[in-house]
Amino acid sequence: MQRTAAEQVYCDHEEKLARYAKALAHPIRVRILEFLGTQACCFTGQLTEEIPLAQSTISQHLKELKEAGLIQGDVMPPRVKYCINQQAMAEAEQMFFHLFQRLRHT
Amino acid sequence: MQRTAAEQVYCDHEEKLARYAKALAHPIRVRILEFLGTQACCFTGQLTEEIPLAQSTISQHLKELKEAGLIQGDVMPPRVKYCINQQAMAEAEQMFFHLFQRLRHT
DNA sequence: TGTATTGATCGGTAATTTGCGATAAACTAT
DNA sequence: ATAGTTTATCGCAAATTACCGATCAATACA
Repeated sequence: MQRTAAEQVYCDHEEKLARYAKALAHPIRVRILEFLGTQACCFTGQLTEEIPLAQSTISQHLKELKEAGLIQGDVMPPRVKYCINQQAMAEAEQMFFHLFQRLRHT
Repeated sequence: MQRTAAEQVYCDHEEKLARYAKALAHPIRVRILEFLGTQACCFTGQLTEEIPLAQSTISQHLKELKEAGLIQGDVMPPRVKYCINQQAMAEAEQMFFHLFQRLRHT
């Protein structure tokens, strides 16, 4: 992306939906979410056991999900408890649902 | 991604969902789909009028969507008519829906 | 005060993505 | 054959993403 000025190319909802989609656009992040779906919450350590990638890599993907708003992390030293952000997730679901709805049948 | 061998890290459905999500992970592609949703079908040229980006850029995003399976292009020389691939779209919707369902409430 | 634990962050490399202009390809029409 | 139309593809630069090992920060505990 090398667009500098105005930046008025897309609608808010297009940017927002794309943002959520991007958060889901890697299998490891899908898996993290699914794991959270079975656990209510989890610590980073559980994920590093579940997923055969470096701890730093997993931490980075958690950051991605957090920055997209889909999860939140509560610091419980020395650990961090991650949970799904139900509100953001509901919003994402709504947005996806509406998109698909508009695309159906045409 | 610099993983070379076995590649048995993720489940098929995780990869597939991530693949669909990636296709939706850019506002221009969301917009293209939305436009298709109002038009049933369209030619590339209509999109280059709708969207203030270079023709080559739009063509590339169409390719992205096509490679993800979400749209298909029928060549009608010298133009190409793009339509939503309803079957793939339905599959994507299903997968997203199930994911969100599993994440709800926890 | 030291030691252990947990997880974020840094620094680096490789790969991928995004954007553009220019050009090629596939036709139609003249 | 030539010219025009439409769209894909190429080649490039810049930005971003993905991954890792190493290190730092925060806290608990001995």
